[in-house]
Amino acid sequence: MTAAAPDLSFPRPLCSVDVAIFAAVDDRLQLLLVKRAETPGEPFPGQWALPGGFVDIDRDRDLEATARRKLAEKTGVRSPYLEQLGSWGDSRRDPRGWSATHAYFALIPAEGVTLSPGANAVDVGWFAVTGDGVKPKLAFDHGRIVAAAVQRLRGKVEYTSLPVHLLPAEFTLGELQRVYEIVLGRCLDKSAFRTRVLAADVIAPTGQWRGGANRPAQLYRAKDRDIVYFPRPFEPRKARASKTAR
Amino acid sequence: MTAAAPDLSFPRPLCSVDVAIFAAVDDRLQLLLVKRAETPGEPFPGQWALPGGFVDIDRDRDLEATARRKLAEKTGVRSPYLEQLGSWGDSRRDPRGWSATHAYFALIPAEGVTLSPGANAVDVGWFAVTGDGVKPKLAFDHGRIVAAAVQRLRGKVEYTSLPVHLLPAEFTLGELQRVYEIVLGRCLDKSAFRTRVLAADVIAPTGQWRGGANRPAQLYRAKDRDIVYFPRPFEPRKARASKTAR
DNA sequence: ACAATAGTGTCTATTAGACATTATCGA
DNA sequence: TCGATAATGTCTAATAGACACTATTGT
Repeated sequence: MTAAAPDLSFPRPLCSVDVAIFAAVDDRLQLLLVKRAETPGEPFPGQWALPGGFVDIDRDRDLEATARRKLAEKTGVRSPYLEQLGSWGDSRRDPRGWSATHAYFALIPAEGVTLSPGANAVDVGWFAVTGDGVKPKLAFDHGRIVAAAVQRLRGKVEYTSLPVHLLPAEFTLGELQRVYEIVLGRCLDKSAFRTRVLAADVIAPTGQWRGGANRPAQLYRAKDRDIVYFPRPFEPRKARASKTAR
Repeated sequence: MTAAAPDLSFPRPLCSVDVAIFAAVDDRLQLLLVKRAETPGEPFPGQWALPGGFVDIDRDRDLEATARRKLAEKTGVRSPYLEQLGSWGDSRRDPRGWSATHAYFALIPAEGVTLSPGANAVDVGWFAVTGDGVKPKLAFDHGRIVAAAVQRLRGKVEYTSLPVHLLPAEFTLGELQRVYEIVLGRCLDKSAFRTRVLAADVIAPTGQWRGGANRPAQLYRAKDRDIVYFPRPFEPRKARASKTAR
C-alpha cells in the first residue's frame, strides 16, 4: 500500500533569477540592462530591467545555472565572476502575483563582449552607474536590487581583489589601479596600492611586458579565480600639511 | 477587449524559507534545530533540520515575514537580529521536486527563551556548533546551509558588532567580550577589546552597575540595533618574547 | 588581607599612506 | 632631450596588541 502523500497543491510563488552584470566600459562602471518587450499582458512593457527570467525546472539544474544562462544569452560570457546577491520576494513586486527572485551579480571584462538582446528583450545596453543606481527607472523592484548590488560591489572593492574580474586575463598594475579607482570613484596612492596588492599575493607577473610611449609595464595575471580579502580596507588619511604650500 | 495574458502555467519550483537561529547557551555557540515529524510521505522523517517551511502567500507579505513567523513559532522571540544568508535551489535538494529555499540567520539572546516545537515538528533543541556545523546529519541540504551560516557569523564577528545581539538588553563589557570569544573560539586581549568596542561607538553606558563579589562593572546597552563595522578585523599578533621566560 | 574582576596606562612593532626619487621606454 | 608612465624608497602618523598596573567590591 502507498502512504498518503502530503498535499503540495497549495499556490506557489513565481520563482525567477535576475543578474546585475557590471563592467568597466569607457572608463566608467556600467551596468547591463535589457529593454522589456511590448507584448500585451507582459508587465512593465518597454521598460529597462535587469536581465533575468523564470527558473526553467527542466533546463536549469540549479539557481546559478539560470543566472549563467541569462548571462551567456546577453553577453556570450561563460566564466564570469558570479556571486549571489540576495533574494527579494513579496506579494507586490510583480503584478502577476506573489513572486520571489534570486539576484546574482557578475563582473565581466568589457573587452570583446558583444551584446545581444536574446529572447524576451528588444534591446540591451550598458548604463553608467551614478550614485547607487542608474538613470532610467527600472521595471519591478529592480531599482532596489541594483542599489544593493552597487553597494555590495563598492563595499567589497574596499577590501578585496574583486576588480581583477573586470579586466582581461593579462593586465598591468596601472590598469588594475585604474579599475579600482573607477569603482571607488576616488584616486588611490600608487605606492600604497602596489604594496597592498602585491602583498595580498593575488596576481603573478607573466614575464611579459607591455610597451608604449614610455617605460614598459610588467604584465600580471590573476592567481586565483577566487576573491581575496585584504587584511584592511583602503583608508585614506587626512591630507598632510603640504610643504609646498600653494 | 482584453489582451491575451502570457501563459504562467509552467511548473514552478517549491519556495521555502529556513532560519539558522544562533544563541550563546551555556557558554557555547548553539544552533536551534527541529525534529521533523514521522508523517508518512514527508521527506526526512524524524531527522533534525533547520526551522522553516513553505512560503504562505496568503499570510506572508514577504520572505522576511516567513522567517519571522518561523522564528516566533519556535522561540517566541519577535525582534531578533535577522539577516538574509542566501538561497539554495536545485532539482535534488527536496525529493518532492525542484525547490528553492531562502535562508536567513538570526541571533537571539539565550536568556528567557522557551522553545516550542510548534506545528510540523515533534521536538526542538539547541545544538552546540562544532567546527563548521553541528553533530547530527541534517535533513535536505541543511548541512551546507548551516556551514554557510557559521562561516558568515564567524567572519562578521571579526570586524563587526554583531555579537551584541546574542546578549540581553543590558550587559557588561566583560560579558560582551565573552560572547566574542565564544563565537571566535579564541581569547581576546581585554584592553584592546575595550578600546575597539568603545571607539566603535556601538554601546552606551546605562549609568547602572552590576555588583558581585568584586569590583562592580558598568552596564552598557547597544546603541543601534543595526550592525556596526570596525575599521579593521581583530588581528592577533605574534607573541612577543616573554620577559619572564618560563 | 585576600581573591576576583573591572578598568587604565605604557610601550612598541607594524603598517599604510604621502610624497619624492629613480628607471626606462618612444619620439 | 623631453614627456610620460613604471617602479621603488623614505618618512611619519596612527594604531592595535601585549602586558603591567591600579581600582573597587565582598568575604
